[in-house]
Order: sequence, then C-alpha cells, then structure tokens
Amino acid sequence: MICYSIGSCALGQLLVAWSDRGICAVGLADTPDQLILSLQANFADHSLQNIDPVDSPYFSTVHRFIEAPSSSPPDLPLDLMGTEFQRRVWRALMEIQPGNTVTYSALAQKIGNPSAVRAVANACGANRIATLVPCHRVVRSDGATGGYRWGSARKQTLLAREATTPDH
DNA sequence: AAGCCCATCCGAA
DNA sequence: TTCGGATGGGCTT
Repeated sequence: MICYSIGSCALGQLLVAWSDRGICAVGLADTPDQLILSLQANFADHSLQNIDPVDSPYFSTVHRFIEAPSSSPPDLPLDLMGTEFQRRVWRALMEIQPGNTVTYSALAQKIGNPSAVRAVANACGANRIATLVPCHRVVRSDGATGGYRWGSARKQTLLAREATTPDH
C-alpha cells in the first residue's frame, strides 16, 4: 500500500507518496492528473490511497523544503526502491550540496564506475524522489543542464534558485 | 540470452 | 556545429 498527497507549490503541483518505510516518491507536474498517472505507472503493482495533505506525515515538511530551496534537506525516512547500482547513484546524489553541481561523468567516477556514464544518467532518470534526492544537480559536461524527468524548465528553476540564495 | 532504450561523452569532419 | 561510436545498466522478449 502506498499513500500519496497532492497540493500546490512554487513549481506547480506537488505529489508526496510514501510506503510504510518512508517517502517513495516526490513528483512535480502541471496538473494532479499527470502526477497520479505517473504514480500509477511507477507503482502498478501497489494499491494507492489518496490522503489529504493535512493528514500526511510528510507533505507539509516536503512542501516547506521546496518553498525554501537552499535550506538543508529535512531528515525524513526515504524508501529508495531500486537496484544496488541505482541506490549507489542516489546516495551519491544526496551528498551534493545545494548550489553545487556535478557532471554525469564526475558522478560516475564518484561511484567507482567511471565508464558507466550513461548508466549513471539512466539511474538519475530513474530517481522518483524529486529534490530530496537532488538529481537536478547533475549537469552535462558541455555546460547544458541535461534532461529532467519533471521537465528541464523545472531543473533550471531549481538550479537558479539554489545558485542565487546562499545557504546561511 | 539477446535485443533495445537512454537525462552522456569525446573526437573527427 | 553536427555526427557516430563506445558505453553499461535495466527492462522486455
């Protein structure tokens, strides 16, 4: 069973989903329908239950974090559902500080698999937990921002917000 | 087990 | 600036 709540935030509609082990998805989209559809696609083998944001154990904290882009991430339990390789990549992502960026190839080096650049990019794209697992801080080595599951416009917005607001 | 997809990178034209 | 090949993990058949 996976529960989820949806509400508005500065970047559009915000979805926070959680299992009994912690947050398993954070999504951004233009409409609630898009969020629900992708949630269903991602967790086709689970039953889903919509919860009012007011009654969610996580929604308000995640929402607050997204509204204050450069603050340090809240210490909430995450349910990282993926392969060993993906979890290695995701944990490395969580070490990137706000305002900093890393290239896909540097990230590949960091996890000790320097030639697996595209595999690392795929693992970033497989991340379902927006902003809490900061895959938006990974950019291409040619200076382009690269792709983003929730829209490259949002990736650029996130990076701009973190770059312009000091962390203390 | 074999094929295809991919949010990359680098060198060559 | 574009283009092709190398590349490795994940998913489907």
